[in-house]
Amino acid sequence: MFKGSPRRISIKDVAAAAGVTHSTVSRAMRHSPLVNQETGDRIRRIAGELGYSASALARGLVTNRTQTIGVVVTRIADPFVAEIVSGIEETGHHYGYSVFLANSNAEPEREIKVVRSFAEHRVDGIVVTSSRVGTLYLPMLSEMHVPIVLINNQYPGEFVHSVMIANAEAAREATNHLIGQGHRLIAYLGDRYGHQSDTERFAGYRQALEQAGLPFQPELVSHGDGRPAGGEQAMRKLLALPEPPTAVFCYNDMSALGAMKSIRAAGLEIPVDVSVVGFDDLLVAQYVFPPLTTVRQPRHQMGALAMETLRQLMGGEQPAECMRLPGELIVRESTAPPGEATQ
Amino acid sequence: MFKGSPRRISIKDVAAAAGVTHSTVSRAMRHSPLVNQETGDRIRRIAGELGYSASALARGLVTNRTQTIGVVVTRIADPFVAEIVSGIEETGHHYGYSVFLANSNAEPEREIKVVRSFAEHRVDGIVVTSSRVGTLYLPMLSEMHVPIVLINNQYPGEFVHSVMIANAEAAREATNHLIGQGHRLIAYLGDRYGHQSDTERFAGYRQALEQAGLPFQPELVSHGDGRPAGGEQAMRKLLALPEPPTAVFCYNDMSALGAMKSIRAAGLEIPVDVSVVGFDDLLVAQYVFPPLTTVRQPRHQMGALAMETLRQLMGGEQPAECMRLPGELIVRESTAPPGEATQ
DNA sequence: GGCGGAATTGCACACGGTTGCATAATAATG
DNA sequence: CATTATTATGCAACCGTGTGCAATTCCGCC
Repeated sequence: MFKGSPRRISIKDVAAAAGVTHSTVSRAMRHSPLVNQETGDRIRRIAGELGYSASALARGLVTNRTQTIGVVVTRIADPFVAEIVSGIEETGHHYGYSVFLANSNAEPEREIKVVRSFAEHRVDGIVVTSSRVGTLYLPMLSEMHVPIVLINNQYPGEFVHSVMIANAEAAREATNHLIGQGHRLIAYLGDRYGHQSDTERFAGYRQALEQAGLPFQPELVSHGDGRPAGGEQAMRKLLALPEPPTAVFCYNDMSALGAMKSIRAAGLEIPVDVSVVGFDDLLVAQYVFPPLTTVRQPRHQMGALAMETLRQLMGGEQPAECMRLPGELIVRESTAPPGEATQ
Repeated sequence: MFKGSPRRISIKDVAAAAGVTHSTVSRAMRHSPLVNQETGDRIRRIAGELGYSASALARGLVTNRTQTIGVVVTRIADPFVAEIVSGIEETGHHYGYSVFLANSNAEPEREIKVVRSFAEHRVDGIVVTSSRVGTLYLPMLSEMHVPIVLINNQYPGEFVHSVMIANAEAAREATNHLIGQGHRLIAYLGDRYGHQSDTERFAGYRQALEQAGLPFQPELVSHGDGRPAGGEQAMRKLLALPEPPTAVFCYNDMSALGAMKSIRAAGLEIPVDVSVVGFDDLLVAQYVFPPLTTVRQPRHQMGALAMETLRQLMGGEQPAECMRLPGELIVRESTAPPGEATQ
């Protein structure tokens, strides 16, 4: 075992071993038609024997393309995000791109640090999921000259592309489902204020009420934090109303989990006393008790589409700026007409 | 909007603007003591104004270090894996490393492709989680001269470092929990054959039986596939026995979910008729009904430790080769003495 | 005033590839 | 056989940084 590794074998070593110039080796490795068939085969064989591995660094330096993209997420461990990343990675790999992954923890300054690091590594493109600080990208974006695609975070500017779920439509459908079951007191349990997807889902909820001729009651709106704890607390407030709701549409499944806990803690039964609808269709939605009615987001597909869009941008094409994917209402047993158990 | 971006501004542009050589700029940017204080400040200011971003490619080319690591996982979307990656990324970021993430889908040939790509990008180190093809790394490893750390997959060779959970001990504790509740017919619902962690957990299960003086009954062992579907099927077999078990220790939470479904489908109640123990403590374990007794794996910490170990290796240190982390038994309501409900 | 040394900065090469252009060898053509 | 077209290879410059060594300037000191 040596101190100081014996230096990687480079293109020149292969050239020397094959008795040609490194230019020829370079061409041979990329199967250029400029190099003689036999010579090429021989060079590639020798390269294989020597364990030659081309340096993406050197190549990127001259070609100005690294075959690399950066992905920024709020939390990798978030099951919602993980599936999206999976979609990105899969189609990225398909096109020959390697992906840098970085957490932002929803901290703006970390997010900027991360994007800067991506820039130094000369990524060919960037995908940002569920960013809360989209605004901060504008200056860096113009500096970087790198295509960016946002997921679930439309940036209200030009030259920024985004993939989103059709929040309003899905929320309307979910609310209609409850209305159709005969609920009249339907609550909305949202995320923190100001998030675009929360705003849109809330809008869909109101639209559904309006179309059904039901009055909108502001006291039936409560805000959590997108996680079980917040949902739990927000639900407590709703249950404390003089006239509590018989159904609640939650911003996401995580909030719904908390809501369910609160409902049960109040001695009430789901769905007999309160029906619950979530959003996302996380794995847990199928296994929670009772199984949760929710809106499925095509997360994998969203990631794939984002990567597809990015590839088009990197290839100089001009894809649509804002792409909306439909959600799908999955009816399970957490919803039923008021006063009834699921049949 | 121009065709062909106007070329990134490089170190030389900064040098020209500051009226110095690029060498001086290089030193200034790295805060070298060799450069005059004022000159350094001025250069950095100008660099900032020009939007200069150092090329990690060029730097890596000459320094032979990229401040980059590669992470290979079977499935990013696997909630178990996602949390590990989060731990890796977090401490990696702390040390200034960017991480390449890639799926292997448990396909050996894809896994090799991925590692080869990492090699071309000249990563400083590699972490592999839950690989089923660890053996294949040996040749590539020697070629690459890059430190590798395995998670949950001890490689029976030299110079390979790994971070694992103490499977046998944890399995023993879980089984003891059931024995302590008075169960005598305890089944083991495993993963596919041949996986190391399955083997170890099975060993812990047997040890516990033996220490308690209970007979080992081969018919009480059934194998799934680590996912709900497999667990469901394996549990069906166990319930079809003339003398079915009153408790089952499952390889992981996913299998346990399937097992619970089977139990309920058979018209039995958990834990009154059958107690269930899982492994992993996924989020879903808290929210499934009844809440699942399981072994918590410190996933985030495992990722962090792997990265820490990698950093030591990259720094030329010699950390321990195989590090075992203890699991923690989390008792919830899916386990109770035979015939009893949870109190 | 000459001299030694410290503090700065410049020079030039290296890293490992890609690529336009020149060149040599070979084949096709008149 | 001379000329031209074609094919295969070499030459050399370049991408953007880091760094050892030389060179310059400035001081303090004898």
